[in-house]
Amino acid sequence: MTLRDLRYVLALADHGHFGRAAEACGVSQPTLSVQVRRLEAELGVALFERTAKGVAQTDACGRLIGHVRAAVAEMEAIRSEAVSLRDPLAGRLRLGIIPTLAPYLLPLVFAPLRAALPGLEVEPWEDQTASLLRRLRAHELDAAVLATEIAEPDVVGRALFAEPFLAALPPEHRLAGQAVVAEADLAPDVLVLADGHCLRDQALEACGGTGALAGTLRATSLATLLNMVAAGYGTTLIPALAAGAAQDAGIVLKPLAARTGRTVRLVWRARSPRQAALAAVGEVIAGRLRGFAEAAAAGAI
Amino acid sequence: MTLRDLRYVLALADHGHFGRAAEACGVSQPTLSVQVRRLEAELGVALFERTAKGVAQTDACGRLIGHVRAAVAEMEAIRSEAVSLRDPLAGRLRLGIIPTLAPYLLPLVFAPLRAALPGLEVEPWEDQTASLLRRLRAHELDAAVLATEIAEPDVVGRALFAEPFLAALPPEHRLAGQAVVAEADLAPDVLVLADGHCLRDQALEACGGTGALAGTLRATSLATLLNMVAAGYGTTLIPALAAGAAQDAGIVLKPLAARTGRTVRLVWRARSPRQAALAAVGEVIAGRLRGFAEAAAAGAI
DNA sequence: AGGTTGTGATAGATACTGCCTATGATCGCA
DNA sequence: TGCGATCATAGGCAGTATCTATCACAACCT
Repeated sequence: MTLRDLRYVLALADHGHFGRAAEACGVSQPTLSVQVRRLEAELGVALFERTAKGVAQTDACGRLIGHVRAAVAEMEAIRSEAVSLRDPLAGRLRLGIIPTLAPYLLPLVFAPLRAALPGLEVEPWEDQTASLLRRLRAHELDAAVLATEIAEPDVVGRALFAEPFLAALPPEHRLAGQAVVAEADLAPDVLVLADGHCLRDQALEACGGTGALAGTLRATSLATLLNMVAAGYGTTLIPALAAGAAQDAGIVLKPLAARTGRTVRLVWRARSPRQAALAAVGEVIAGRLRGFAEAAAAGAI
Repeated sequence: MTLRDLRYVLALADHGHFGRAAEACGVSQPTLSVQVRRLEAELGVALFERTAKGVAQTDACGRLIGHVRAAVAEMEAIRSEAVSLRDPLAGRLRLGIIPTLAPYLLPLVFAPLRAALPGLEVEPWEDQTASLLRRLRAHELDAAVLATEIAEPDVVGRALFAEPFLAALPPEHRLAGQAVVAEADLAPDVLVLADGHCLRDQALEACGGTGALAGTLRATSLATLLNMVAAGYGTTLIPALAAGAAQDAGIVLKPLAARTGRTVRLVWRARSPRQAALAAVGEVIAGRLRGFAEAAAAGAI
């Protein structure tokens, strides 16, 4: 039973005439005649009564025609829905983002994404790197924005932009007067995020600290961390996109001597069928952040 | 897009594995692989993402799968409905019956029909011969029970039983004492039905009357006619099946000298696809009325 | 590391099937 | 009784669904 067969039946039921129904279906009269007869044989039920002057529906046809129409309608729906999904730059795109990036990156790129890719519904999902990768593999996400290298063969990606780190100091801190802060100088009283945040490891590595303070004070979000620094509990290293929020909290920011930073990447499954959409999204984000690294480094007081 | 294709998609979506889905569909893995890919090409949408360890649905698949399931369900419904309709002795059978027969024949045959053909819903429709034939040709009836010969090539039929006519007299009528009444003796004061009833013409023809009285007294139903006879307005000729009703009305019935009668027939369109059901219905009715003509002739006082 | 296992994709052969044109059979109508 | 209309049938052709056999790839497990 094919969509075609059902269309033939509907045409014949509507026209009551093999020739005209065939014309409406764009096939020859014998074709429609044979196919309808074949379907009747398949169903084991006579759907039409042929006479010399036309065609009449049987009672069985009357009982089945509703289902036939419904089936055809559903298949039409499949087709039209598919057409609307055909645009590779349309549809839902579930995008994971790490927590140290999401609150600062999303406001920047949301409007450009909507403008450049109006058909794409970007659905953000905020979680830590490991969780995002798990969800990505589980097909629960289409892509993720991370700040770590990914070395696994089934996940590929592209760099979006370089994000420098900045030294974040309480205003009264002993280093607050310097124009540039050496990473290692932050080590004694550096505060870091809780386990699982990639920024925690990156910060510790950059300043060579052990995160001694982190044992007692584990910030679960960058916002918390900023408030802790602002309150004078210690220093930290923040990604440049959070600069605005840090300054709002009353924190002093200084460029780092070694210009330490991280590379933000868009990653996705290597076999994802949505390459086009992913490329487009990557390009929009990268375009929006172009030149950001330099501006951020220069902009830090 | 065939039912088969959609089944493949559902199997693949449910099993998440080409091999097992193919097995479930009773085809080889390459077949399912190729066909799913072909359908994806037809729709222009990737439905599945193939990996080394299995298959994952794409977002597009998630959006379409509901319609796919609905379409398959509708086609299943067509199939199962067709199976239940397949029994030629099942379904609705719209049966026309002439008014001079219906009230007396239906009570006799309804129970036997239900017993012999439990799947058949016989739907009676009472009307005069010409109207029944019109509806029969218009496919608004499947068959009709008539008391006239039909000479048209597109309508065929079979005799069900012979129905004798009986002389119906008021008890005080001059002929009421005779054992047998000659048809012609009824002519002077014969009452007949309104135009359109076949019994009217048959009665007039049998007794050779002109229906003079009928000009002023036109009974529109046999019940009315019986009451008129019982009230002494005249005589008439009634079909034997109405004997009971006539006697209940206080009418005297006598056999006719020439044993005039009519043949009751079941007729249907020559090309009707329900030959089996019609044959069965005819057989049940004929069987129920077997020997009726003799019993009726003998039973009349 | 390197074979083993399991996955889906591909190739080539075969049989089926849907389609066309041409023609036939039947019926109604003038 | 021929004519027009209707649906059915026949034969040939092309497209396609299917099979088996095999490949390519990745994961896994010694």
